Amino acid sequence: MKDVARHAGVSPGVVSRVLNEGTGPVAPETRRRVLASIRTLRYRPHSGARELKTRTTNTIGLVLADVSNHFFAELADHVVRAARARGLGVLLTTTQEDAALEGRSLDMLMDKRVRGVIAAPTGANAAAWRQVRAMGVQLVFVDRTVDRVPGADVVGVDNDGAAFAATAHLVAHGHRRIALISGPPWASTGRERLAGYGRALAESGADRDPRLVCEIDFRDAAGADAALDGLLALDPPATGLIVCNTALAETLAARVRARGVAVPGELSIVVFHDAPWTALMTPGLTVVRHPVEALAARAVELLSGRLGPEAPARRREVRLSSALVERESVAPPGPGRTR
Amino acid sequence: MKDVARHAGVSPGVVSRVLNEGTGPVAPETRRRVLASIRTLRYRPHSGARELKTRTTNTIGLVLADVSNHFFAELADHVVRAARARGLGVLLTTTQEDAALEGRSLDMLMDKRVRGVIAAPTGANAAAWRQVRAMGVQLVFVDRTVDRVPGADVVGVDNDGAAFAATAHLVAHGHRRIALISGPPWASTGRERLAGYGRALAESGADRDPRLVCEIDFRDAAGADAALDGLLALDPPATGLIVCNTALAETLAARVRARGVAVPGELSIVVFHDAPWTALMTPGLTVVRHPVEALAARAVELLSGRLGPEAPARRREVRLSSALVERESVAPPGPGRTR
DNA sequence: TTGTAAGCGTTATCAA
DNA sequence: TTGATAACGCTTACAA
Repeated sequence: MKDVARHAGVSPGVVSRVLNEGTGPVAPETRRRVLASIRTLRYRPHSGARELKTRTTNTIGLVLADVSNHFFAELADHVVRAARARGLGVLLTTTQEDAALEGRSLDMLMDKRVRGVIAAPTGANAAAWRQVRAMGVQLVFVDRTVDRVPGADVVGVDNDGAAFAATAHLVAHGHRRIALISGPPWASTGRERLAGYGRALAESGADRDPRLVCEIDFRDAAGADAALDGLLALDPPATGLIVCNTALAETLAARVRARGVAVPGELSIVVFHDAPWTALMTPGLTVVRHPVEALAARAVELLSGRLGPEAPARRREVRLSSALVERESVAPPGPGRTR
Repeated sequence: MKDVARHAGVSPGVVSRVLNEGTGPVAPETRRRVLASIRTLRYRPHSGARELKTRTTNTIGLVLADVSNHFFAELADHVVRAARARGLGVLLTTTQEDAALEGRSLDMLMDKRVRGVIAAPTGANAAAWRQVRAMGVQLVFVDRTVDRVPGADVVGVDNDGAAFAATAHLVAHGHRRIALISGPPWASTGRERLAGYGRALAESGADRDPRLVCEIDFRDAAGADAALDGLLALDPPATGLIVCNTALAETLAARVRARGVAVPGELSIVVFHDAPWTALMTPGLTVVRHPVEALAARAVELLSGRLGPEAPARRREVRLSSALVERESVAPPGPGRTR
């Protein structure tokens, strides 16, 4: 910046003023000269220094479990785009669903003084999240939520409603033994979906057999296999299955295929999250489609709303609704497997 | 930091020294006191200020086309993990295969003074990349490459070899009319794969019909549809298809399915990149499996090697090899479609 | 072993 | 309309 000033024959202060328009007066002719010098010297302002001085950043943190999961990948993609549209950079972190790793990610983000963070939290770190808030960093949870974090906005889907709809859909096709493979109980989404499922069961009078619901850790592929085996071995077996655990959906689909389970003849399936592969399978999988782009857009919007001068005082919670997309994996229960 | 110093009854310099071990002497007892104060005041160093002073960062940029593409998503996931293991933060940017957007991403990364960047470049921005190098920012291209950027390392796969193997595989099953749907010519991967394909054709004496190769933009779904239609309408039609354009592979698979093309009866298929869905289709798709995790690991490793004091002088290029994973989508050509 | 002070590249205040 | 100058929060000689 000093070089530019010298080259243009002005003081650094003036350069700063042409860089940040409206921050002070500068003669048109001077501005032109400065701009020219900037160009010829290929000067680029040092945002770190600027941030030190202004005590603020234009970077946000994005904390996700695992970007190779299509749901999070798509979310990340849209968050990055929406952020860029607002001039915000995105520092990406992954937690692998591990609370300790999540904590270290947060430390890094705090050290870098990000302006805010968008996160799909593991759920096991309420204190750390409160600490984030206490440091004055804005926070919006996306998809998942964690209780007791004052001032954190939430944008998620209507999990209860979606699970209700999926269950009701199966009921409408005549299923009575509907299984649910969900995430672990410390994920808010799992709890909410379980609730919607239970509600639908109660209203319809379908079987409420605790053995029909499996709460599986997001990364526990072996657990998913075992759960599926268990469900099929039940007497009477499950004829419908709702897969809420998006991280394990592919594993489960592969397992169903490998076991030679007829879909939907023997088992009707509804999967949460409309990943591209669900339509490619034979039969195409009926899914609950989440509005991923809207989720990302709202999250960035809420966050960036808190970054400005008049930040909303209250905590906001937005719930977007998901849609059931019918394909070919749901049909009335068949006579069951013969063997 | 001043608060901590006061609280511990020392000067700021001492606090700094306990923070950065080995940077200067500090009595054990003093260190203990300082550490205690840090803890009780919940002090976290301001990495921006540190970076301003030390004129260096522990952040790298990651520039990808599109994180919702599984290949890039997986790459991003592993890059983030590998970087974190080395204490590096990752600023994620997407280009949507748009050179202008890529340029603006680079500007942002330069302004933030990232230490280095890992990128799968669009290929249309050689000057911008040279500029990055000129600013002293370390650069490693991953997957794709761009020519004439001095000092940029490259870690990619052996595209030529992989395409050769895929083509030879089809030839070995008796195919003579093997089509290739590739990315646009300005992507290095497309050019290399095309070369391997051509080589295999030449060696085997299979048809070298220019109408059999389609270069499609990564985001041009309509173009992919049209290309597929064209290939099938040829006389004689293509009986084998290699999909190199990973971004369009899902679209193509959906289209093949929708058209009711029998696989492998009517058309044998090999797809580049072993995305999870390829195994879930019926029939399972034969794929070229790229070593994505190794790609990411090597990229971070090369980059971080350049960050230290003894940076290698020469440009390094590492080529990892891909493996052909046989599933059920390749068989000898059938009698062709009857209609 | 510790403290002091200069300076990293900006912005902001205040005089000229 | 412009120029000095003092921070911002840290590191690092160098002096004590």
